[in-house]
Amino acid sequence: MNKGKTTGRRGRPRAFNLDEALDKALLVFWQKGYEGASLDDLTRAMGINRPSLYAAFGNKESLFRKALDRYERGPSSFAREALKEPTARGVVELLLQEAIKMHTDPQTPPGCLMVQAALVSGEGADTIRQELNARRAADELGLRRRLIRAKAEGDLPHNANPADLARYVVTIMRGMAVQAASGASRNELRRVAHMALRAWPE
Amino acid sequence: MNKGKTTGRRGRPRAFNLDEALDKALLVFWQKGYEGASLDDLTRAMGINRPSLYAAFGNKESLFRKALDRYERGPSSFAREALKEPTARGVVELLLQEAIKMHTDPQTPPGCLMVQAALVSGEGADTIRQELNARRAADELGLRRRLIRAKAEGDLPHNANPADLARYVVTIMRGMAVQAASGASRNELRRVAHMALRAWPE
DNA sequence: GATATATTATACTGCGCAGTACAATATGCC
DNA sequence: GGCATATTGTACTGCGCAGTATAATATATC
Repeated sequence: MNKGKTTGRRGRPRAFNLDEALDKALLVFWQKGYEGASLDDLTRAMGINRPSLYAAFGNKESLFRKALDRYERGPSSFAREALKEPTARGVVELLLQEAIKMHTDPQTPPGCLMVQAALVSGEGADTIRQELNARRAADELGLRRRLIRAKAEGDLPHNANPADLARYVVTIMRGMAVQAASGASRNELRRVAHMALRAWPE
Repeated sequence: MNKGKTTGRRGRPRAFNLDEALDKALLVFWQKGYEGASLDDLTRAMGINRPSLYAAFGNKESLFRKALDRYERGPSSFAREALKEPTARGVVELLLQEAIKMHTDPQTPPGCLMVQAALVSGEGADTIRQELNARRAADELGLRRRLIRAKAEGDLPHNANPADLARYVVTIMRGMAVQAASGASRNELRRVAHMALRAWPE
């Protein structure tokens, strides 16, 4: 079957690409949530069978964490990238704009994996729920630190409160994720972002 | 066992109170979501056994809808009540204030049932997910109509857009629900509401 | 007291779930 | 070619799930 090429590895070669399969799994988790995604759903979407999944990614929880890492490095990478903008206002504008793009990208399920994968859960998914809580909190912390720096740089007025501002912006983003999951359009969310920025400290 | 009282109904009398049991079921759905709440969880919390639950409330989906109705008439009744405030600004202030109270009430699970019960789901809960989407949309529509009326009454400036404003306020509330489910405190959410109101059209 | 009726308690059913045993297969190495 | 090794395909396991059959029990009606 192998037409002369060599893989450099012993044993039967893997018949699928790890990252492509992980991307498919990510889409399933994104659409159905952690508990709602069954192993049948996952293997069907990934185009592989169960033993291959377990050999390559471990159990369901381990697969989900790998998908989550890939989410943060892929579709959600804007959340880190936006912090590099030169001004606080620029950071937040880009954050909202890119979040809206992601939430309404027709190539991926609506909404945000980190919000909808396990906002609540039964006992079986409790550790996943906590992991998502922690990652969302880390996002907020990253923005808060960026805004603290901005204030120190004189990029925010003296009466501005970086913690409050970061919490406000993140709350808007979470709300947009819910609205997107409910079917809100890109334009509708853009108008929300525009409204939200009216609260910007001057 | 019956000490001389009569129920007026034939057959063995029900040994539990319908509304009290429904309240307990509501709390379980609120905390674990629709799919995450098992019938064992529900019957244990309600203090009844399965056949009693099925006789009184129908199946799991029917029980959930009854719990949802009770949620809207109880903990979430502020959403309709607030629309009665005399001014648009008063409506929104009360809406945010009462939402925060509910999201962080120590007597009930954090967050909002309508957001976290089934933001996404497997195939089995698809109708529930859609029902929640529809009810959330109805909430937004109610606020939009109230703000349209406010504008007609001269209670909002001519450049204000009721649809945009309603969508913005609802997005904030959804975001607060996510933040509350993640452990945000009442004070933190109050500060978010304060920030949010800075965007109010003048 | 006898009967009809409604609720309760226990135990069951069938199914979908996550995870796995096992044999077949495809490669590298010698 | 022959062996070691890794992946694949099929079929299985045990468990938790929603829903139910059945019998016992507590009431109203006669």
